[in-house]
Amino acid sequence: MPKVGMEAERRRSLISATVDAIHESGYSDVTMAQIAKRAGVSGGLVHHYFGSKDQLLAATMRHLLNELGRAIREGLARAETPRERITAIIEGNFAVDQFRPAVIAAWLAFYVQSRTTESNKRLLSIYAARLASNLTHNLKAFMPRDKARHVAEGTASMIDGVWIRQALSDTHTDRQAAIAMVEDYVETQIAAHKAQ
Amino acid sequence: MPKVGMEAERRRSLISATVDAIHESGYSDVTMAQIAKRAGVSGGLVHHYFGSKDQLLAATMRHLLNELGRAIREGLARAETPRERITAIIEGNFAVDQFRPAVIAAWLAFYVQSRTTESNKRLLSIYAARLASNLTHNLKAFMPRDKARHVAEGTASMIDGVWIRQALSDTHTDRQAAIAMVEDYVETQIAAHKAQ
Amino acid sequence: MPKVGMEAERRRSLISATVDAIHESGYSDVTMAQIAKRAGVSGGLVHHYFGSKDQLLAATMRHLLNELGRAIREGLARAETPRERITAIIEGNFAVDQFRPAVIAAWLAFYVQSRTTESNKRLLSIYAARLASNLTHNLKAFMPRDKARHVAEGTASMIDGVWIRQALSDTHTDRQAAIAMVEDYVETQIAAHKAQ
Amino acid sequence: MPKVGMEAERRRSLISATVDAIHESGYSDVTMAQIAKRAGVSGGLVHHYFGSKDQLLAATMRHLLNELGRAIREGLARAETPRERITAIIEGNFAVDQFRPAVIAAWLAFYVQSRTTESNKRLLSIYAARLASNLTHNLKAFMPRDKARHVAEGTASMIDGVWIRQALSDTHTDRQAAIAMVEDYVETQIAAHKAQ
DNA sequence: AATGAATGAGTTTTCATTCAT
DNA sequence: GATGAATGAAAACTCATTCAT
Repeated sequence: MPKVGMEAERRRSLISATVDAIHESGYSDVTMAQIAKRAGVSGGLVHHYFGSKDQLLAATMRHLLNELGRAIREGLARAETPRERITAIIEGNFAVDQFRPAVIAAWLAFYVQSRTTESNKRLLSIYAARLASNLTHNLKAFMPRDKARHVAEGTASMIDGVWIRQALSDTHTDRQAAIAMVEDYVETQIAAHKAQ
Repeated sequence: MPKVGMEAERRRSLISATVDAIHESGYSDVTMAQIAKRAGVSGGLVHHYFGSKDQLLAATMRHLLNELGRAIREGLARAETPRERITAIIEGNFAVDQFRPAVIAAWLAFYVQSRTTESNKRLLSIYAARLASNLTHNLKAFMPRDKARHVAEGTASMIDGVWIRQALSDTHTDRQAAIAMVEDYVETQIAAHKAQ
Repeated sequence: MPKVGMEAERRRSLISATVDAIHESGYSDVTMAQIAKRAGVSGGLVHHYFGSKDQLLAATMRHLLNELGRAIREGLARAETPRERITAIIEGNFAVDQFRPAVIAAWLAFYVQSRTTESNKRLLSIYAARLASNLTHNLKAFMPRDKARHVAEGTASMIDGVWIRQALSDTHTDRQAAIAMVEDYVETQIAAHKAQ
Repeated sequence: MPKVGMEAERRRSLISATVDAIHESGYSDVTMAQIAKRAGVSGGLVHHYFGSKDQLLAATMRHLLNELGRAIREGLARAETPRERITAIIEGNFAVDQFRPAVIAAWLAFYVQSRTTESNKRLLSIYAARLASNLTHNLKAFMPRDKARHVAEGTASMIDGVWIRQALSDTHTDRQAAIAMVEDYVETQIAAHKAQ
């Protein structure tokens, strides 16, 4: 009797190996052989589970998106006020698991890759729309709809900017500083509106 | 007819073809044949002028960096106050030539690629350091050194964030909105400090 | 419940799956996995019963030859005159079981494959020799030995030709028309000889 | 300046190598490497000229069909009576170039392969329809339309049957015997009709 | 006996690079 | 300088076969 659940475990470990391989070599230089070796399996097995390189990469991206969505949802579940919800969204974007160098690197690679890959693009735009709507909704507690929409866009830009700079930085990633940077943006915008 | 300048022209047109090819297919799918075809020359000629694909890509990235540097320098030359210089730096980052979709896409590709390519990384970090130092220096006219450094980092993050989002957006690029977003960040930060 | 006969049944069902798989995908595209799936068993089992793909294919071809031989022998057993025996041979070649599209397709595939596979070739040439000798012997009742040998060769050619055309035709296979075509050839040849 | 006309020559030599390789190893065992070696070029070049293995095989089949069509057309051009035209069609099917062992083997392989390959099937059915119509038309000079159609089908079957048997025979191919066999069929049928 | 996970050898395919013309 | 034919190394992919369970 073959090991039940082996498939899920293998898929997980191959996706993890893919993330690490992208971190090490960059998206455009990753090979199936490299991923297989990292996962400690034969090259053939990767095809057995994912069918093709493209499908493995797509599955990896979906996995990263799901993890990110989960992190944000968990934070939101604990938040009670709009302000707390904004913080939850920001912190969710820099959740511990998401903010490991390898994950950041892979994220960024997929993010950029999605420009030319239709299916990736679709996945990302769903996530982006949800983020924008979520932020806008909670910012409306502090400012009019138009301004809220604008600040939401600024917050999303800041998150992406902090992220990309972390991906490229040599220094150890710093969650707290990343979160503080975005929070500062939001806080200042809210304060600026109150002051008017 | 003298052939002087022919070489420079060929190199320029090949670099331009490279930028367009990256825009169309993404960094990891670009081939030499594609670039040659786009430039209307034979595959062999690309090697004749650049030696290798890596060198062509490196030259393309250097070109983009130079253009960006030039745009910023030109703006700075016309600016007279610290506040104007900050605006010049921001606007330089979204100069017309820089903000065509193909250039944005290529920029982003190199930006991300630089994570795993040492020579690219070096080029970028020089530029990044100059940007940070420039912004910090001018922000010190409005706030203490530590705060200025922090806001400079925020400004750079915001620039990167706006940029990456433009690269992925379907909508026509909008220089003015991009500039306004970053200017708003800076303005709000300066105002927030004044208010304290 | 005794498992006696289980093995024979499994082998039969795997051979049948092989015939169908060849019909569907063509000889050169058939895979073990496909055959196993069709037979509703695991890939490993096919090897357990047949040892290798080559052996499975060889067994399938032997099976087809045996069935054909049996069909002809049964017809011959009921025939009483030379003319009836000729008809029995022809009809045996288009016996109901032999003339299903999948069987025709598999037959043809093996037939052609035998050109480069020594073991297949041997099997076929035994059958071909028996067919030629059988036809010749019975035709000698109507014409001299040399002429009979010649007509036997023509009959065999006509049988093969009708068969290959059925394999490629889209239309539903038509036993009666196939038989009539070959019978007509034989009849006309016999008549032509008588007329001389 | 590169050699003009090199491409046509290369394509011809690769198609010829493909025919020979199929003859040697059989359709299902032919590899690109084998073909390339036979043609004395690198494996990459085959892809350069044909794009893929499938396309090379398709081009080879088209070539064989064209050659056959040309042989028949040339014969028909010299024929003056219906009877001569029938002979021309038959002889064209066994023209010298067509009747080399390697060509016969490749023909047969494609013929059978076409059962599962839609594009091949289309090519063949066009040829088959033209053959049937051509034969029927000329046979009508000797018998009523229905009978002519029937004898045309028999002639085509006989041609195919003789061909497949030649492909599998060890003995040196014998054009004259092949032609005589089909001619005999036609002649006997015409005579049989007259006698009625 | 039976499974199907896993392997690895073999094949197609891609593409940067070279080179004769 | 310029071409594009040709190469060959590296990559993806396929699949018969093995083997632990």
